[in-house]
Amino acid sequence: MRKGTRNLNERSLQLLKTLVERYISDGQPVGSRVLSTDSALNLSPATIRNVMSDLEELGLIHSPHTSAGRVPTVSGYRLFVDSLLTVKPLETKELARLYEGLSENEDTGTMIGVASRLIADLTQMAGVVTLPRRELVCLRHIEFLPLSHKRVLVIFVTNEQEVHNKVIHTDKVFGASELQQAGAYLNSIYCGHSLTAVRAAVLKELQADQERMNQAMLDAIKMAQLTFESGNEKDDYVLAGETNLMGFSELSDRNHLKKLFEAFSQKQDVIHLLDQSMKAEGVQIFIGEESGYQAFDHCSLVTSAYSVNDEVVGVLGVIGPTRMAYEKIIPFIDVTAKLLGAALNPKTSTP
Amino acid sequence: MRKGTRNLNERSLQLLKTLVERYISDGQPVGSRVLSTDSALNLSPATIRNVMSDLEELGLIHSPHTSAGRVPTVSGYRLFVDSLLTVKPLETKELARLYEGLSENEDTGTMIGVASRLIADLTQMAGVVTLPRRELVCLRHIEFLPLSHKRVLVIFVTNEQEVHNKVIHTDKVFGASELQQAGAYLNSIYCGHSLTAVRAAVLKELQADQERMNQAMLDAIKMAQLTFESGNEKDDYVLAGETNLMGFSELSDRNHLKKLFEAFSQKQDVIHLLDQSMKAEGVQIFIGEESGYQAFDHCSLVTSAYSVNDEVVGVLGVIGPTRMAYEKIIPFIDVTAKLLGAALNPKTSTP
DNA sequence: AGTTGGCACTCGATGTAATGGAGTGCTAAT
DNA sequence: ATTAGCACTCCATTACATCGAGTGCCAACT
Repeated sequence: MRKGTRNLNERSLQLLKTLVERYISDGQPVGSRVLSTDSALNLSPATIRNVMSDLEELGLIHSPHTSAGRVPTVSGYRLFVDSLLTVKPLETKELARLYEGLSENEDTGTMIGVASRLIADLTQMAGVVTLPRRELVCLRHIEFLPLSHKRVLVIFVTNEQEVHNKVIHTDKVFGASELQQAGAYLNSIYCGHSLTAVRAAVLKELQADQERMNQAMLDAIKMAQLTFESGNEKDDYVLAGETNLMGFSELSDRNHLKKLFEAFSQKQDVIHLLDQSMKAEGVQIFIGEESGYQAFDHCSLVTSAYSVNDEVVGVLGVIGPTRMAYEKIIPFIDVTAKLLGAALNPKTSTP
Repeated sequence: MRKGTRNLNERSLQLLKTLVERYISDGQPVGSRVLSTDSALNLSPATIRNVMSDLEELGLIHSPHTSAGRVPTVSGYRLFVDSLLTVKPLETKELARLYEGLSENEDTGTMIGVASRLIADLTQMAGVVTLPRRELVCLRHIEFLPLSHKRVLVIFVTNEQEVHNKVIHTDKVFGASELQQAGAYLNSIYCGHSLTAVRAAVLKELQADQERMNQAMLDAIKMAQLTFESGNEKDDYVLAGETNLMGFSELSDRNHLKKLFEAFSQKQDVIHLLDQSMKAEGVQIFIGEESGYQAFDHCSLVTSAYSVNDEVVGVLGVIGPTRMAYEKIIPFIDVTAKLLGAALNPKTSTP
């Protein structure tokens, strides 16, 4: 209780900061001696031991065993990244690589791949980028082909050249020529509109008085509805550099590593996590168990949403050990997200 | 030299066989004592030691250190799988799972996924299946859309519902309607033919007297040629259960594991290796360094080509530690390949 | 009251034997 | 050709001593 009164004054925070910094750079539990010389404050190891004892009581640091130094806990890291950390500007070399790689010229898919690769290479950890949400792409061409059993294959092209396809189930059997007409009709009225707009328009048509439409038009609209109904956008992401994670000693436990890679291949958990950070502005950080997924217990995830035309369309991030250089990673992810957003901006991408 | 005369008689082979079997099941170097009791031959450990000494001289087995038992070398495994091994019939439970999973009803892509998943789950190792060669799929629909800069987006559908797309570069600029006509023309003459046939026909047309064709037809043919020219079939494969490999103690070395997973994500080496085994009939086995790729030094690969309509179209296989139960894996892969081939057979897949 | 030096104590890490056992190679006997 | 016997090697395990880093606490100092 005595100690409670002096919890977390300026000095303790300063010491926590140097401790975390030191641990991040060395990977070794840090003791009172090094902290004494490392921190600018001129304090004896004994004093520092008192402070550390307080910090430990608060759950910010913790000792692996009696005669070892201290290591930050998750809360310690959290406090560090939230209020202590001083971000370092991006190195010009890294910035150059990012610019070079993300100067827009390829199609969306490749850009996403390039981005995750760049993140992985420059951070030496795993890079992840979600595919952009489909809502804000615009319809360029749509077409239907008959399959057996009242099923229809829909092929549609968005933006410049991204081809998607889907099988829909219709109430009746259509012939090839009927389907072709339907496609032509839809193309004539919806081409150039965003998928969100198309979806809205289709719904409106269906609810409106259908008297003025002939059967063929109605059929076409119905098929469009089936095609663009929500729920078909399987969120997905591109991962790169997973193998970089195998080098880290903190992930040396075979079981942890296995869990992590299983999560990667099942994708589900990762998608959930990324989805969460899509809602927030700016850089988001999940440290260790904070993510809520066992697989990421010993990992941290630094993410940022990226936007095209001021609208958030996806997330990118880096996955690495809890002990990572946040002060460099945070600005890095921030910049990468902005550059990717810019690169994907359709205004400038059509030469 | 004395010993040279009795190299590899029936008895030595028998002993090598039991040694390999024992090592595969236990994972421990096997000594003369256990071999004496394990083998049906009634021989004293001393005799067995003599034989083992011979086998070691021949490079078939080897001792990790003086006072340990023997372990098969790559050549030892090779001899074992080539001439000693007695295959075990598939367990009915496994067979049932395979039948259940591979009763054809889905599209090719999913079937491939199911197959690799089944291999991984049933063997507890990594399953790999190449996508079927495009040659023997048949063309169902083709269509062209204009892009900027003399580029054209080709969309074509094969078999029932597999959609592919490609960007080709043309000599001149085409309008949307010209392209539509070209598509219609090609559809009318090539629909229902295999891609190989289409390619051949297109080439023939180009070489033949072109007088009887009008310009539009010629343009269409040229575009078809660009679309189907060889070299565009990016071979690819589907991998499942990589994480199973992290459990094996023989792959415990972090570096080996990293190399292996890097090979998986770069795909190139794996594709090469699988391509090789596509040429051979029946089950193929690469043991340890035999593959020639460092990443697979401590792994074995058991593969079999799979065929549709008696034509080889792809390969599937399992990747695991050198010490795997070949006598079970070999028939397993054999059967799986046959079932997958049958499942993909288009004759039976159109209800 | 906060700070500090001193000191006993804990505990991992490292090093050194000692011991036991599994397995071999060799030799001589069968 | 086979085998029993035996000396030998080498790994694995255990026990034990030592070292040093780091702590916690107390008494002294400012």
